[in-house]
Amino acid sequence: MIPAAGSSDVRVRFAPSPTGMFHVGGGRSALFNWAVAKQTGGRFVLRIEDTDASRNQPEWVAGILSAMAALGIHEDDPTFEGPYYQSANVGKHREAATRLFEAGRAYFCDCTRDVVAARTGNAQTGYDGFCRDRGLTYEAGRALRFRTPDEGETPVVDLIRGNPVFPNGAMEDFVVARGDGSPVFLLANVVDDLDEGITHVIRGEEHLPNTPKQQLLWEALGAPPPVWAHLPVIVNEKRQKLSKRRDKVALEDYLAEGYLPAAMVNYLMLLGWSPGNDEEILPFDEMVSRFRIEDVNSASAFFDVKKLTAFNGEYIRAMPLEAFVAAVDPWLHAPRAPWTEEQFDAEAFARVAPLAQSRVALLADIADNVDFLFLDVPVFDERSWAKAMKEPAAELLADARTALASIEPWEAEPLKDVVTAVGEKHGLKLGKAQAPVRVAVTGRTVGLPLFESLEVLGRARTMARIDAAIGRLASEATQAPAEAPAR
RNA sequence: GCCCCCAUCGUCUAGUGGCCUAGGACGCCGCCCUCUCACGGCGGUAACGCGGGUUCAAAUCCCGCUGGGGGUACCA
Repeated sequence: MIPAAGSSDVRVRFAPSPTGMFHVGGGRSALFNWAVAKQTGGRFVLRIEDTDASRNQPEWVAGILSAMAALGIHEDDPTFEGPYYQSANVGKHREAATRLFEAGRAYFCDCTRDVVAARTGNAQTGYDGFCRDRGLTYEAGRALRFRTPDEGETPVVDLIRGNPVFPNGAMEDFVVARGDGSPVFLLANVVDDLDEGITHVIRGEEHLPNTPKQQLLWEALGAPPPVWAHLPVIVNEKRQKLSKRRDKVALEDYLAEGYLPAAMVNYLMLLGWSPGNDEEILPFDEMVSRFRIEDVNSASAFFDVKKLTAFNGEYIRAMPLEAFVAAVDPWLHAPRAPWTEEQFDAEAFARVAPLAQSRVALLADIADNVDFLFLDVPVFDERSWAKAMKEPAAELLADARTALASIEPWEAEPLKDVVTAVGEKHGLKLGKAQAPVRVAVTGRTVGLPLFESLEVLGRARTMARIDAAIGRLASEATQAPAEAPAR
């Protein structure tokens, strides 16, 4: 079991291999390990498993580090240790392989996959132990295989799965070092965990089948195995393990779209675990103190972007205004914003920001809410146009135009009164009457409160847009008779 | 094929033998608020996969079935 807070002998680790973007599943594993390390006063070790040179790219390491930092797992935190690089440890791995061989726990084998399949007549049975007693010594091309017990079973202590037992008979003599002498994951991983004094291995469920093999390795190497905890897999809508190939899994991508790290952390923590008390939105520190690895669910969990987005909205709304403005800033400029730097008006945005805050669930949503303020011509949503510019729209806009021309002061309240009055003249309530004006000015039927928007936009631009809409309506009327369907 | 894991609303989950006519959240649907849309408020929809046990009592324990999933490499 995991010792209570205060003891510092707990050492957990997160051991990603730099083969691509940082995966949300990896994020959750890292977070759970981090939570355990934090709450026990133990250590969180980061180990980069970079031994597969053909698939590893050094640039991915930087990505892992920055994504983890975004989640709050910082290298400079005293709980953090590393990163260590597995590749730097190959000497120890080879040494362990040699020890295994010398102790008679492993033997060399020159059988290729095809040879084994031909001999057993079945490609699915795995290795048959042919070289077990051939007494082969090392030679290039000969792999080193671990001699697994023929009988009995290997029980594993797993905090989440209740201790599964694996029959040894079903375990083949697996390879621990390749024909070129290089160690394989199963061995390297164990040697490093042992070397780094890892006490609890908290990792994805996909590693569960490796566990009996690794535990055998721990024992063969003369060390008591760690306590294991296998987290449920995170699945897609089809209930398959999230994969880089078919699913959107890169943490960086979510962050780039405007998911807040805090919301992501909160959501990820809830995948397989619950703080109880019918609570969900909690600061990370609070979750850490309540977290119990033993309480983690064992059923797979669906990565529900809708719920993530809802959480994100909650976090956005909970921000102080200044924080919101700062968070949204990258979406207000150059590569992300649809307007130019010259068109952007920080002061205008600041006036409207409080109105936008409750309307964005994703930071990237901000542009659609405020683009009318900066673009010379609003982005017209044609469905909105068709919907709002019916019946008395032309006359209503004309009347509004006249009234607006002389209104003083140019502020939300008087603006609202004017449109209300114009609407009444046409027998329309404000809800209906504001629609043509809204579409004429913002291009859309939905958006920020209209009159505040007009106030910020200013008289000149408002009038110009209403004129433009009147003009368009007029030309449409001549081209298409009023009887024609509006779409 | 073989090994292993899993199984409460559509989804994430609470629930550890009686407090469950199963709670919360997301989603969805209404209503209220309201210049639109959001926000907020209120209400609703919806689940213990099936079959056997054990027990006075089972969502909770056991067995089987069914259904999902993971693994099965000289990848990690």
